[in-house]
Amino acid sequence: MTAQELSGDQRLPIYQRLADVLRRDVTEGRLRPGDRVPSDNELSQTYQLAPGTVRKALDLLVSEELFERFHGRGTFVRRPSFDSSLFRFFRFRSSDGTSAVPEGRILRRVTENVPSYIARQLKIEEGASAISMSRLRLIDDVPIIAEEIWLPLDRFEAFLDIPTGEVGNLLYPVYDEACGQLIAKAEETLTAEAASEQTARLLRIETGTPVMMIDRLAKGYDGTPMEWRRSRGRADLFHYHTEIR
Amino acid sequence: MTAQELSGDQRLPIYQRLADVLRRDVTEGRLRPGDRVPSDNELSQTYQLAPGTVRKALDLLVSEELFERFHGRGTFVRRPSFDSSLFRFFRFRSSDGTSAVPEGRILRRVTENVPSYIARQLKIEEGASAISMSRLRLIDDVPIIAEEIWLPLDRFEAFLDIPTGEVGNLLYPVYDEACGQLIAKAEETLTAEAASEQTARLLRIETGTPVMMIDRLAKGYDGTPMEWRRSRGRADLFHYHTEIR
DNA sequence: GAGTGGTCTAGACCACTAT
DNA sequence: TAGTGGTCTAGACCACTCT
Repeated sequence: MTAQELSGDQRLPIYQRLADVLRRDVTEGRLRPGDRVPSDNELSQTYQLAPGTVRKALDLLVSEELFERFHGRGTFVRRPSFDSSLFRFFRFRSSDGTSAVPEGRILRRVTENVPSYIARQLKIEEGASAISMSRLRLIDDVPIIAEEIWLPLDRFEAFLDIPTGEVGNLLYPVYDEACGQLIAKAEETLTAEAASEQTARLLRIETGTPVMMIDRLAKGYDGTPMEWRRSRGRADLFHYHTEIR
Repeated sequence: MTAQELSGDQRLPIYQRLADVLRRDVTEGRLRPGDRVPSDNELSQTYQLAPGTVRKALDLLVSEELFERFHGRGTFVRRPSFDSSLFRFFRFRSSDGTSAVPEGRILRRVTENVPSYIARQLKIEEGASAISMSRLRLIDDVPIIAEEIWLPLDRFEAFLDIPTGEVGNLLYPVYDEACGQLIAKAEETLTAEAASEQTARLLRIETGTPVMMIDRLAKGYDGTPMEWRRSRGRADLFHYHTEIR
């Protein structure tokens, strides 16, 4: 590569502008998860920057958990492998003691008019048509979590062509392969409530016992809302741990 | 200050060792919350280091949220002002719309033999004597959270001399003033359960309705466990928000 | 051995804050 | 105006990985 100009607002620090360029390379698909990022040397040559400045930009992106660096190997776009993150909250152990991805069973998948609350979250038109799913997650055939999922129809139409029986235990890889939609991050909100009749039936617990409710809005690299999900799980299996300072 | 040697394992990077020295200055009380840390220049002179190395150590401590830096003013030891953090989880609004510190009422304060589970957490002897408190937190006279608190007797004996009526709405400043004990960080574990009779009475809700239970182990700068606390709050007021990547 | 990132130096210049 | 941190340069040397 030959020397290039750094785009963006010239008043911003150089390392910020370089980070912006690289961030955009990811959000716009020129760099994909797992890809190697040009080395410090290459970057300092193409943009005619001191190595320290390049390093500062990369350190920033590492701290954002967008990149990871490996001494002697290179810098790479981090794979967002956070499907386990919800389940980190639950004590998920198979009977053999190993922790595993719970089984996912799609119980229902239809296109429906999206409720206005969810439309607002997904930033689609109120009353527009969207994909609606019910899904049950089990370990050793014991139901742990019941999920309601909504997907915007325009991005995920191709998902409907895949028979529900052939969808594996993880949805996000399927979103990528079938629809070219990458999930990069998410926001979750956590509450507890008393189990409704329907939830109780699905989770095989008594109506009225406490369940944890986790709402997740999953987004792409550029922050576009992609999937809305409400998960309800047995509170007695739930424990969320956090450090505060 | 004159030139000094950096202590610690000589195989560690210099910036790590400098950070260790400064961290210890905080944990051992030579630098207290709000104090100004020596400037980059001073540090690079006293330890005979390049400014970039000093900066790297300080950046590290900033990223740990131990220090904060202000352009043109200096570097300071961060005040751990996280008493609000538990309550960040709850939708705490006064009737006038402003968010405020909830009122804290100590209902009971005695010395008792500490249960073994809590003794293990606080790293004190099983069956040793400790301070045990019940406390209620209210907003506009509405009870929101019921707390059980345990304190090691050796560190907090002086706390018993303060009449419960004179303890304000925040405990940690009192721990500091009365006992010289600074709380710097904490770990919390979050679960939901059905309200017991006693909890229901305190929170003025129905027995069996879901409550959030938050266990907190508060620690000093050096990680010494200081206070164990179990808080139970109305689940309908509770919502915890988090970002995942 | 070639290439990568990690540490460290020794400055320059700038922007912000206090007085 | 003096002192602070923020940015940036232009290297050197080292430790690690791959082949």
